[in-house]
Amino acid sequence: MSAVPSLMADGGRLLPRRFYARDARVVAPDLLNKLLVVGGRAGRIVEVEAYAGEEDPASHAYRGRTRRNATMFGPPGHLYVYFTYGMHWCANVVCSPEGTATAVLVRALEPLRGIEAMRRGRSRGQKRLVADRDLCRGPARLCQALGIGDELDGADLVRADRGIWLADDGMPPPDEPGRSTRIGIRVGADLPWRAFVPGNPHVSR
DNA sequence: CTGCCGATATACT
DNA sequence: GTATATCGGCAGC
Repeated sequence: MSAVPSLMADGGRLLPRRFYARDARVVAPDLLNKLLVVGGRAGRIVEVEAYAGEEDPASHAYRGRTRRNATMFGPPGHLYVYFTYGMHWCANVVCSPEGTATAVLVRALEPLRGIEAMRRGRSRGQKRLVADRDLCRGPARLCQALGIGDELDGADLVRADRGIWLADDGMPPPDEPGRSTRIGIRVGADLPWRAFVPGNPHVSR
């Protein structure tokens, strides 16, 4: 580690624990334009959704703790990785104090570093070469691109000791983030807890 | 671009 | 048995 622990090698400032220790609905828009770094690959977060734990019918935590969602009930600033539709991984940032279970789903990134590694991660079993715009456009696609799977569930994004962390490179969140209902859910579908960077072509839609 | 379909582990009825 | 915080392929436009 460097003499200034919060300053990462790429120049971004590591986000402190207190950033995460708030309700996911508040953290979500603050995550826009932050960097997600996994080893040599990095992207800028351009689309997120908040899941409000046990009070949110769309949250995996709505019916309490299970083996799959246990990480969400742990301390803030960790990564919750879940498996869905029998084949896809998705990544969330755990928010709010330990014992609560709010989290932010990362839905899309603008690829910044390690783009060819991302393309390799995304091209397995595909007929066509994946275009840059499709590398990280969608929660399961970005996990393929960054190599995020089960082994990173529970990783501490503040200690960054498993090669994954979030950083602030100085670009602030948008003054007025785009807002909408969340994508791909049926229950809780009326709640406007999706936020995105308006006009960014890497947003999923 | 849009809409439909199948794949398929986990959690729940 | 049914639903799901998804995606890729393909048909049609």
